[in-house]
Amino acid sequence: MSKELVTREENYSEWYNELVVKADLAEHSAVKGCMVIKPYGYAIWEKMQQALDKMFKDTGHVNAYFPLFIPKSFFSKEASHVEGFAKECAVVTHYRLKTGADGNVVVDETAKLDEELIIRPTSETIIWNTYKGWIQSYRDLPILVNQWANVVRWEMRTRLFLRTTEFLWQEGHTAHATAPEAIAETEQMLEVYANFVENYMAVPVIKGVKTANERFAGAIETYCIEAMMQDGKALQAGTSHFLGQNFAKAFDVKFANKEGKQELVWATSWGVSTRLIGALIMTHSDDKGLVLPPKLAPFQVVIVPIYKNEEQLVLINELAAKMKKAMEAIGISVKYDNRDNQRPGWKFAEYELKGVPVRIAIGGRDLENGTVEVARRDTLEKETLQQIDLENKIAHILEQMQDNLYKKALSMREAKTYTVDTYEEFKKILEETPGFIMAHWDGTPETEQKIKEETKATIRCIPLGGKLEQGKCIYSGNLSAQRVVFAKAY
RNA sequence: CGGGGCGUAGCGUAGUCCGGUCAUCGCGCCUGGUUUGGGACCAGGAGGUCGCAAGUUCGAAUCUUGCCGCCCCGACCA
Repeated sequence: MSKELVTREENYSEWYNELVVKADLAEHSAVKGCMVIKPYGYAIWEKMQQALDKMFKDTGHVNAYFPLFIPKSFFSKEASHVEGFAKECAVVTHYRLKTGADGNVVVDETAKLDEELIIRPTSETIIWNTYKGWIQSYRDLPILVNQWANVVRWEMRTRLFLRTTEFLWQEGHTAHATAPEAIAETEQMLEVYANFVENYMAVPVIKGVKTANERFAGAIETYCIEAMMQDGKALQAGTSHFLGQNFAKAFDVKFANKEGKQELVWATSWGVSTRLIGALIMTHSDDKGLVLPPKLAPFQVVIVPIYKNEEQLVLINELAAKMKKAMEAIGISVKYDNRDNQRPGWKFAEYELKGVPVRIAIGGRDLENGTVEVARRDTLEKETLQQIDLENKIAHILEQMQDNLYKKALSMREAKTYTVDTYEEFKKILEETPGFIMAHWDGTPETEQKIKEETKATIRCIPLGGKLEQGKCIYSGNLSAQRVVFAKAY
């Protein structure tokens, strides 16, 4: 299979796939559309998990785990939910294999399940079936549970990290006594996601709500954060759904209020997935490879020794160990790579590909001068620093990098965000300089659908807190109260 | 499931139109030596049912048919 490394300007997805493979992040496994997450890629996911999990706990949530298998009957209880997911479900029908007449392993037809099991594409149904048994009184509410899990969605077309058949995610499922409380929870979790993506991933997002067309199957309102990738396409980075009483109705989950009356429970669900790794790569990477924000890098600093002989290496080992200890004491993660089977130049290139934020090189020169060479991944700049107080200097650089990456991504987004008032202009921009387009829309699903069919652009979201502004729909000319965000999306 | 492209060593590839010392080159790997401040160099070496199967032919990586797999585009998709 011939595949060339091409620039992102020419063909972003080619470039991206190459990069992922070259970055040792993942490779396609024998299972179509699934991915192998290699240790370094998984380490990034673990950093994300740690940060998110702490934020969930800080907002009063706890973790739990529910079954992978969902009985088909559960799944069909909420009408729009089943409609939304029916076409992408993996179904388990049998529970045993046997050796066939020709010696091959075959499915044992006598071991057919009475009721098929769906491999969860999302867990609302099985969780609400469980909640039914947990909730009797208002005193049992709220339930604020999160689950870290894998899910399977049998998409017709997959794309590494962004839309894989199996992916890892977290899904929060909460139950509340009142609608305002559930809505507040939905909005709170959107804030948590926005906070995480902007402050940890250094990826700016637009917070908004989805239009009816783009809403989650079974939700009353879907809140989302939308990010822009370097090619100007939009990527939905996280969603938080207000589910109303839809699932409570479907699973008959009621509670006795203070007056002793039975009421249906209000629900929310929210999730982010390994898609975020894709967002991270596609936002910050350059032609040398990944660029990881310090807060999510598996290790923030790598120390590479440069030596001419064994005696020198011994001295450098000693110095590096001291530096590593000093940095770790103030919370910086450090890897010291004194492998003898790769040369320094090779290591430099390797760690740039892996996106390690800061590289420290120590050589004979430095031993004499009391210096080190410090290189930062975002700007690719190198400078020689005195060893004295190095750990605090590095800490400062890491902070700067985190900030700088966000600002760079933000100015990229701003440069590719357009405000247009005519459909002609709208189409021209999509064609020539893809990005976010702020335009008026008449609020009807029909108009949105037509625009999608004609241009492939969808409404990414109706921004929250956007300024209200009277205008006319670019397509129909009808009145509109607010501009919405249009873009082509992944 | 439609439209296009591709399948040659661990990876990337040349050769296919026009059948015959064509199995090419680079990276990687192994051994020895010299090296080490930006992906080292020299010498030697290992590694391939040319996706699979059938057919045409004296002879097939090359032509024909069927199958399998992968990639891109579309349909699909929070």
